[in-house]
Amino acid sequence: MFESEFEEKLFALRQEKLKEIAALGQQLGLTEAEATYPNSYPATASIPELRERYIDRAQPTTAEDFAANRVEVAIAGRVMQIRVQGKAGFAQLQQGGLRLQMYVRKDDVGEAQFGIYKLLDLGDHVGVKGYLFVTRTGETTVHVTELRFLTKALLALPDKYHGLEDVELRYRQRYVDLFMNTGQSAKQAEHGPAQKVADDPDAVAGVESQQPGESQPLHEAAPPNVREVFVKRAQILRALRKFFDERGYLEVETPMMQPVAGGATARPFTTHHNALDLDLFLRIAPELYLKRLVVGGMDRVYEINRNFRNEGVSTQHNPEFTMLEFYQAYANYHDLMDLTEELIKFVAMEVNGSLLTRFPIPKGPRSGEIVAIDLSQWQRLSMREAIVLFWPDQAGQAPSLRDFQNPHTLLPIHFSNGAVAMRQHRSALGDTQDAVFVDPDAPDTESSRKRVRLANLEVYFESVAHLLKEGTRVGNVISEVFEVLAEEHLVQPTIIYDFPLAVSPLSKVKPEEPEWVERFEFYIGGFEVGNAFSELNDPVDQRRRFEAQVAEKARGDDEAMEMDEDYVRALEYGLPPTAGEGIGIDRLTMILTGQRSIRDVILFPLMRPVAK
RNA sequence: GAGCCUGUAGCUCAGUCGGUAGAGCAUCGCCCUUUUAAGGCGUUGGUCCUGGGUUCGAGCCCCAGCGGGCUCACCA
Repeated sequence: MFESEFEEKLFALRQEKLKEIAALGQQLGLTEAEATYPNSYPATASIPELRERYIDRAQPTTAEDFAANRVEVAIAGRVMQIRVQGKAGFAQLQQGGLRLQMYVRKDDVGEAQFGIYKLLDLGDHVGVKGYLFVTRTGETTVHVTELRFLTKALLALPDKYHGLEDVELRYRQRYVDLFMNTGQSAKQAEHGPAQKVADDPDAVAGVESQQPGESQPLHEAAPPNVREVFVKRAQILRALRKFFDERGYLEVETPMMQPVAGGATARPFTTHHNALDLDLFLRIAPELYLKRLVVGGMDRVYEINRNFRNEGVSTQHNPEFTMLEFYQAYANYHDLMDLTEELIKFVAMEVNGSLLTRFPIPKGPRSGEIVAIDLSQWQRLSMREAIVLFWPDQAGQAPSLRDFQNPHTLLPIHFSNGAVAMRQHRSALGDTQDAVFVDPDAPDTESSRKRVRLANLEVYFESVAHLLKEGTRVGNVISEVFEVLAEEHLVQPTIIYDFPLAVSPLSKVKPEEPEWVERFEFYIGGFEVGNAFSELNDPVDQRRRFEAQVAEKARGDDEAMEMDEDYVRALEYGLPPTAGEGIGIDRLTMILTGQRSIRDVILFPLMRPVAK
């Protein structure tokens, strides 16, 4: 039960204090329960409300104003600081992430209540009645006329200056993190929230980077304002709903437990229904159910809820994550491109009041670098254009768009030549080793990193050339090449459109290019945030694609899709031309709140339980 | 799943060459009726992540394991 002897002793000591508080309460005519764990407190206003009305404004109410027109208040909050001064004293109460100071004098409240004040510990909850005044040092404060004890903290609060910084404890005991890291600690006020700054000197260069002078040394950085992040997360959800509600979309809820886990390629979690003796899967996407609803005549639907994928955990992946999916009948992917830009801009304005956001890039060679992202400027590139555009400088002549029309013959030439060019470039740098033997753990200097990268890319290009010539899984290879070459560059908002058919079993093909589908993903901050397409609505084609997926699965791809007979049947009744999109809400929240890890935008991220 | 980093008081952290376990805050006691990381004097608090090994002697060196962070892989 207790983590240490220290905690056990403290717990016992504070139980003793509760008894003393009960005794003092008796003098005030309170029962033991009323004195120690009362049921309520009739506050007249919250601390944030009072601060907004009298303090946090251009012209705060002055000492003279308060003296002329006494403002009586009753507030409640958690005690975060105590400064006793003999027969008087101060304390800071925190509510809603903000603090208000109270001032108690024995002369004003009497023996019993002052006794209660002296028994207060950091973390206790109290309610006070009094009037506002301004102290000598200029802090607006409640001059207490009546003090009520509300709840005792039986455990010790973390360091009042640093707050709770241990990342593991912050995630495991979010309830402590939430009241400690509200931006109110002295350290947070001095240093601002933690942001890892690029340790790579050349990574800080460039127009969009922050100026070096803005860098915060890592050891001085305070934890983020956790409360603010989650308040913003709620604002993001509200803004999304507002956006879709205003446009006639209906919010729906579809099954989280599904007999067939469809709509995406991912490994599912399995569970079991006892009464029906039925194996079920936690959904990996709501997609197939939402499109059933469009068949049912719900022309515009959206759902915001959890998806579950039994995959790895990283700074961009949590096994359960929140997804927005929406579908619009009689629209195609071009309509959704426009809608996406509008949506992201709308949400950013609602939440931040700005289309600029500072974001630490979470992965890739620029990992940790803080960039200013301009959500008003969107670039649109086809996947093929992106590969051409981000073809490495040292990899020779980039393919042309026309080369993609002959992916088995023209395209492999560029990858083979690219591998040769990179090898030459590398040996010009003095690296004569065979690429595969380049040690990835070589000293971590800029030039060694470049060589390793070049060498790995060289091997990769050779294998791509080989795969393309063979002609198997060409679509998979192309989309993978896109991710390898382009993704890390897509820091500013970018729509990547037209995907290979092979990686898009639910998308409609482009009428003039049957190997490509009407699909786009959008990228911000160097990772994918959303995925959209014109929905495949030909049931015969859909059945064929499911069968191809089933064959993939049989070949060992355990992420390939399964046949969903009922979904095909729904399509047989007729899905109108429809476009749909999914947006990762956690990732969007990361971008709009400047958080580097998905765990910093999920209240209770998955953690391995502590071993007993 | 792999690599790197990391684990010392409730919290934030020191700990030199391998030689008795340290500081600040918090706790507890005393003083202090406008303080604000309040202050002053004193006090308590340790399975140095766990288990082995080396050594006269291990917080420190070695091996194994566990937790966490980061990077990579899978993936969104």
